[in-house]
Amino acid sequence: MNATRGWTPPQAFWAYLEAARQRINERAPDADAFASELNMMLNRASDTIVRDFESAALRDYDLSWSQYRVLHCLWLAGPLEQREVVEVTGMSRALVSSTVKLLTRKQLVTSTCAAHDGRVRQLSLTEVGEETIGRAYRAQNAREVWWVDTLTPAERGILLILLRKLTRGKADS
Amino acid sequence: MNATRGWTPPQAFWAYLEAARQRINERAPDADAFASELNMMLNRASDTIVRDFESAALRDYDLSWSQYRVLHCLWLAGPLEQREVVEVTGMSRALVSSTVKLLTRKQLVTSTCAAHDGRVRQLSLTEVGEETIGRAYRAQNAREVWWVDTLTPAERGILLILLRKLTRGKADS
DNA sequence: GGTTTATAGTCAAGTTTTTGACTAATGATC
DNA sequence: GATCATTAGTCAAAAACTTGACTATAAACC
Repeated sequence: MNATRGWTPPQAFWAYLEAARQRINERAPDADAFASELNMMLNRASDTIVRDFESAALRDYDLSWSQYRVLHCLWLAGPLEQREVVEVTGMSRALVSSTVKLLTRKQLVTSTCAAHDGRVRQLSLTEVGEETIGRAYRAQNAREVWWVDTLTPAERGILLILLRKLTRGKADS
Repeated sequence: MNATRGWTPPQAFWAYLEAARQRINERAPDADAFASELNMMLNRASDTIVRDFESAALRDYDLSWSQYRVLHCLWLAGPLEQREVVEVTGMSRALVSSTVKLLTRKQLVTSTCAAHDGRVRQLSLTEVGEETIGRAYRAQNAREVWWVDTLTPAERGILLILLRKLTRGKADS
């Protein structure tokens, strides 16, 4: 169905998208078909890319997507409190908790009680953890570059701005 | 931390994104930090929105995201073969299989053997299924509209084009 | 200083999703 | 028309993730 590398959504997907727009207008004329299409496209893009990351880059390092996310933010933002990892990654408290437990067992992360507050846990990378995420990131980045290279630099910039605006616009009013 | 409706990524996330760009340049100067940022943003947007859909719209109809996707495509593209559902939704064969089993148990979908090929299963919505997805879609669409409304119509158009280009560009060469 | 409230994290149970091995029907080849 | 390869689907085990209830510490208030 598809090559080991190169990937494209099946023809059927594009045809479906096309058809959907029209069918929505018939079956739910009051709805905003365009908004639906945008969302389908957004989810599809994100899903596809993450799945590719997992199989093409992260698999070799035995990291799941959440494990990668946690390591990645510890790598880039230095030692962090666990609650900060929750905020930064957008993962749920419980998921971070269990992911950290796993990473600790794997000796990639250490978790100690914070001095200033008995509730919070301070997380850091071990040396092996540092090593691992460093190499995994490079593999991952190669994939990221591969994905993005069909867009011109200008287009990439615009895409980033629009995605930012999409999520940031939702002020809590 | 956040209101029941309105939502915004925590301050920490934006700060992190900012910091990440610089730190990547220090720690992996050969990497493309911009590609990483784009991907983080894409995943974050998609995740957040899907999570909102699940909790704000689909919960009331007792539908998981995959159940919704299957019903949705049957609704819009008429009766489909199971393998077509796989292509159209981008879900794995196994996941479609088990989701269909569930939807069948819930009496929302019927699955029969196709006449022309003993391997394939023909899926259709039951009357209740049709009813359910119709109502669920309206709830979902209201959310979709809410999300998208911070973008101008022109911006929405551009975003769609860029997302298309991002995934479609990956021809299997 | 005792009570209430909020925050950080954990845990167990359930659900969802992936993985890989399997069955069965079809198509291709000789 | 036997053999081999493909395709569609299923299944069971494992992994990933969510949910909601729970513990413990800290902060706020009186």
